[in-house]
Amino acid sequence: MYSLAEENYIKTIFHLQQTKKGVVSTNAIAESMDTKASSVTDMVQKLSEKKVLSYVKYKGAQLTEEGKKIATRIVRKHRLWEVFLVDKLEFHWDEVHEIAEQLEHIHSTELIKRLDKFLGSPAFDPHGDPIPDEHGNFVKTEKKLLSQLHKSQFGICVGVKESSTEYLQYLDKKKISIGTKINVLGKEFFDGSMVIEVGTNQFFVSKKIADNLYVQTL
Amino acid sequence: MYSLAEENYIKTIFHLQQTKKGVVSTNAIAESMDTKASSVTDMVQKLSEKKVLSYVKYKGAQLTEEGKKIATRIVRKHRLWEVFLVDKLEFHWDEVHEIAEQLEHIHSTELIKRLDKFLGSPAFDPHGDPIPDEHGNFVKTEKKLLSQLHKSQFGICVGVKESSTEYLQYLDKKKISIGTKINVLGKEFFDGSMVIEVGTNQFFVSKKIADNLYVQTL
DNA sequence: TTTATTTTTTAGCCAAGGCTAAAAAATAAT
DNA sequence: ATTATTTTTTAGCCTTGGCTAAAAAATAAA
Ligand SMILES: [Mn+2]
Ligand SMILES: [Mn+2]
Ligand SMILES: [Mn+2]
Ligand SMILES: [Mn+2]
Repeated sequence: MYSLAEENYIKTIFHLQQTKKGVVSTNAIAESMDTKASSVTDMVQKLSEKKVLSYVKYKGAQLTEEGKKIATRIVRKHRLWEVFLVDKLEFHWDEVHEIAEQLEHIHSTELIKRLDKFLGSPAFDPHGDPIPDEHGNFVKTEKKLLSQLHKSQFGICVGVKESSTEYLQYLDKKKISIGTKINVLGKEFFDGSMVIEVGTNQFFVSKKIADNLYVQTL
Repeated sequence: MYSLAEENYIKTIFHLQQTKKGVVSTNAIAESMDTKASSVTDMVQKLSEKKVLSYVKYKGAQLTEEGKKIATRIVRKHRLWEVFLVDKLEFHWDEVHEIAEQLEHIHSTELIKRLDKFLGSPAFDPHGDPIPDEHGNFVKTEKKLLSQLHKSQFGICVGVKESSTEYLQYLDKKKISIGTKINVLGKEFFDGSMVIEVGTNQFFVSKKIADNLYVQTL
């Protein structure tokens, strides 16, 4: 059984090594967790002792297979609880992350098994992120960022990269959610900004906006 | 915001002062929480500082109004989650307590508000214990112990005093659950044992069994 | 009303998980 | 190839929430 602190480190390192490809630096972990590098060093050494990750001084950390398994279980719990909060308790997608951060640490495999069944074994969470199955397998989807589309292409919104309250509320205001069709009417090469069409609405989006929305083109 | 440890102390003291009427001793808390009296002294002094309880050295502790409010909120959460686990996830009533012990510490008033609504604002948990409303009011029910009934009286099972797995599983085996009608066919004055009828079944119950089952007589 | 027993508190120690400041290693710049 | 800068680790300290052993207070017995 891992402590709350340990679980949070494992989860953070898991997410970091997805993007940062491979080894994760002490500083990256510290920044991501809003803590100090010295604290990270301590914990990473401890988790290395426990064979949850491999760690080379001054080089960085990398989860072992065991570590990835633990991380995946936490991610599964987090996302299932988010589905519960949105589908059953009618929370809005920008309100659920903080609560799921707490719920993901509830220990009970039976609970998750039953929750999953109760929710109809969803494959994606409310933000379009895949929910690993009980064996830890993620579905592989090819999706691209809205910013990668060209003029006159269109895509279906399938997820968000950033899921801050501010960003999600912006999307709401613009009536964009999972499943929404988006037409690219124009694209400015200078700054990457776009003019898009959502339903009957046409409006301008900055590159920052377009860089955080995943779409599926068919 | 109170820590996990603080919340558990507050909850325990709340339950103890229900029965023990008033002030709760250091030793009683220690025994109930399976910890040492010296640890209790420390925590009780700290909670006294925080005005959660009043505490007189060598006399004992007693929750303040604020303390009772905190405790009530935790009890409400615990029991609502138990209803969720049984009604929605189809857990059995003897399996939910441990999980609810964890879930009761999730912090979010909005979550509880919505969970309560989702469950249809239940008044009782799966063990027949009343769920305080959002203002902390418990419904007052007059119930008595099965052991207090006389020969040829009958009662409807409305709850259990003990809710250990062993006891709940015994009740299951005997097909007794909330709402079950129980006829007292005979009562032995020497040891308080009874012969009761449940459905078409007639069997013997010890005083210990009868002492832990709440019934309503009309 | 002393004496014995039980209950409670105090004193001192420990592990987990933080922090700051200083040292050391790695990397970048001259 | 040095020197400067950045990154990372180490050393030492703090708080929380435990523990044991000894002291003190309250209660029960004689
Ligand atoms: Mn989330
Ligand atoms: Mn999510
Ligand atoms: Mn319970
Ligand atoms: Mn209960």
